[in-house]
Amino acid sequence: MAKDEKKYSIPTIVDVARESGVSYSTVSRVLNGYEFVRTSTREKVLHAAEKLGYVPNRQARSLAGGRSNVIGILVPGLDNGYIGEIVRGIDEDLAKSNYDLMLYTTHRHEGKESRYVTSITNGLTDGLILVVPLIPTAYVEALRQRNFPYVLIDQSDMSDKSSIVDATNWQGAYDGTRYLIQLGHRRIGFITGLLDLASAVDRLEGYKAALSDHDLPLQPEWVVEADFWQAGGYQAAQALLALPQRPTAIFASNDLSAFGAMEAIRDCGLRIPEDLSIIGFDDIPQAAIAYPKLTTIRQPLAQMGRVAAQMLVEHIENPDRPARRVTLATQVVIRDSCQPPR
Amino acid sequence: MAKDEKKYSIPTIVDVARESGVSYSTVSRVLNGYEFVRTSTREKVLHAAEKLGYVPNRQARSLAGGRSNVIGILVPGLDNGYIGEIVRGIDEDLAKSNYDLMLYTTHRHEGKESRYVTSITNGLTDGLILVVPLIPTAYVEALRQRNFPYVLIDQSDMSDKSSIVDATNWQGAYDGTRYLIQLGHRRIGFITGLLDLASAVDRLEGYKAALSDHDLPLQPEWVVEADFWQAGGYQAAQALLALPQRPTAIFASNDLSAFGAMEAIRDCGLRIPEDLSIIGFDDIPQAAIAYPKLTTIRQPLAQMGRVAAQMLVEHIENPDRPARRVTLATQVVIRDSCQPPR
DNA sequence: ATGAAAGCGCTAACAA
DNA sequence: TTGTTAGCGCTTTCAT
Repeated sequence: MAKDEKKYSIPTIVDVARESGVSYSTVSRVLNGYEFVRTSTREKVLHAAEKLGYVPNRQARSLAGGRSNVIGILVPGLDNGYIGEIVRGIDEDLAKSNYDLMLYTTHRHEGKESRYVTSITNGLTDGLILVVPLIPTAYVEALRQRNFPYVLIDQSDMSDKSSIVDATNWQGAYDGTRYLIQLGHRRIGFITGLLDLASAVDRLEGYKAALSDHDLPLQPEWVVEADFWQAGGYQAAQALLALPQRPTAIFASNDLSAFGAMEAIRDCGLRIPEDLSIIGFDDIPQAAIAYPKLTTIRQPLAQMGRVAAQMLVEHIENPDRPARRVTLATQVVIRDSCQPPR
Repeated sequence: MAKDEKKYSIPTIVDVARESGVSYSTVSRVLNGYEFVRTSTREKVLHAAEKLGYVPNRQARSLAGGRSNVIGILVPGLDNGYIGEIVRGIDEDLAKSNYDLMLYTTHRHEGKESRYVTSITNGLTDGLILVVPLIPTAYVEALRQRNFPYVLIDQSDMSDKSSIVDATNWQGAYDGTRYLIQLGHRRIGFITGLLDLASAVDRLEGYKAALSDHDLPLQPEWVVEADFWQAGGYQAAQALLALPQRPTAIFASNDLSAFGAMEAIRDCGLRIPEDLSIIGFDDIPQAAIAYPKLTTIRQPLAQMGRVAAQMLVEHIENPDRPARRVTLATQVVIRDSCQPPR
């Protein structure tokens, strides 16, 4: 179908060449910003292109060895608020550099991600941003060997062979815990994230370090393992609330599980923050909408996306630049869900 | 760069042909499911492809006149919860049909969307889903003329030349208003959406009709114009609350503005739902997280996405199928933000 | 049932 | 500074 219509309507580089009376490689040069073109020629070509409404054909361009001007982003799914913000940041930055965005979700291809990634990086995209939480060693390795530009978001891979953007997870948890301690809390429960993820572990460690630095004992039963999801937060909070020595504050490893915890707290007939303080992590948009507004540790998600996009474009345009890691600062955002214990 | 690496590592159809000892057009046939290929040949080829880890090159395929197996989705931005759900639905459905998803945001290309759309539909994608709220007449017309497959989401274009997926906006608003009336409310404020949008107008009309059907007067000052955003909802609610005859319930045209209104209500020292009931529209994920949980009119957003994806694939695979409109039912979701007036 | 060859729109040597 | 030409990987006639 599309094939036929193309002929009718969409002008190619050849049409532009004919219109402007030069060879079509000259048109290509002009369009690619090649330096040594006579100004008058350039103008003729540009004018003709404008007149004809020429738009480049990305696949032809990329097939011929040029850039596709598409970057891919591989995410687990869109259903957690967290990713949405990152994608937004990426898109914002890419708009400036005139790259298009191809969105891939991994949940569609359980098991054969590796082949999937090959397909993506096989000319369709110039670079790839991976927001997959688990370290995807297999294909990251493949990408590196092929020297295909990519950036990881929120990964702990310390090999410094990959470019990575992340946030200060440890410090954020430390700061949040300290904030609760300074409010006067002594019994602080902690709901972990999925401990397969480095970010979850780092947050837990930050919490522990803060307790220890303030000479508070670490009660093992105050740490309940969960999975970063709302339902998990609900259950974890229930466990915490059932404790004989109930915590006066709960630190949830992300906002989503904090919401679950808030629900559990209310279902117990307790008020937030009067009876129990709660703090989250991430600062997804919902955090400011929830009631009470959630005090949380802000990860600059959109900015992480923006930085990742910038780094990726750098890599694409300068393949030899070495990998680097950028760690953005988290920040305690004080809202209404915490107060001193009674 | 990518160019060089390709040679090293990524097998093409030619490699598969060599490996299996047939011509590469035969390989192409097998890969495209062409019927008349000897079974033994097919197996040889498939086996070789598998062994080599062959993945098709989408641009080459599409350049040569085949399908790209990519569908594009054009959205205003990712920052409203609403779109995210739709995209999720689309992605879910597309996973089944093995199409990839290209995400385009319009805010990047103010003014020259038309050319942008040309670029997208110029072979890069096999079809396009448009979630742009304002009717994009210019390029929709262009798409139709080129017979390029597309589906609109949430558009009112009644020409029945375009395939459209939407929801029962009028009915939803009617039902919601009736629900409030049945709770006993007589003074019901209404916060509109951006009235340039048909969905906003439909919702307003549904509200009016419900009042009228129940012999309630329509007080002009109870209808405050807003824009579907949280800040707008806040202001609109303020206006409503300042009225001498304050409404006992507020219908917000979408959840986001309902959240804004809730904030304003609380800032006035009023409680929800004890002092004032509020109902939203959309049922974005935040609605169930907010406190009190928001009673709202559910639009099946993810399902709208799924249906749109299905329709689009149908159109791609059968270009002659006539356009059609699918309107999905809305539904009152009763949570905790409404109660009878005191 | 299979092979040979043309060509999709473009970039990038190589000439001129 | 510009034109000529050879592919990029694939689909699709047209032969065989």
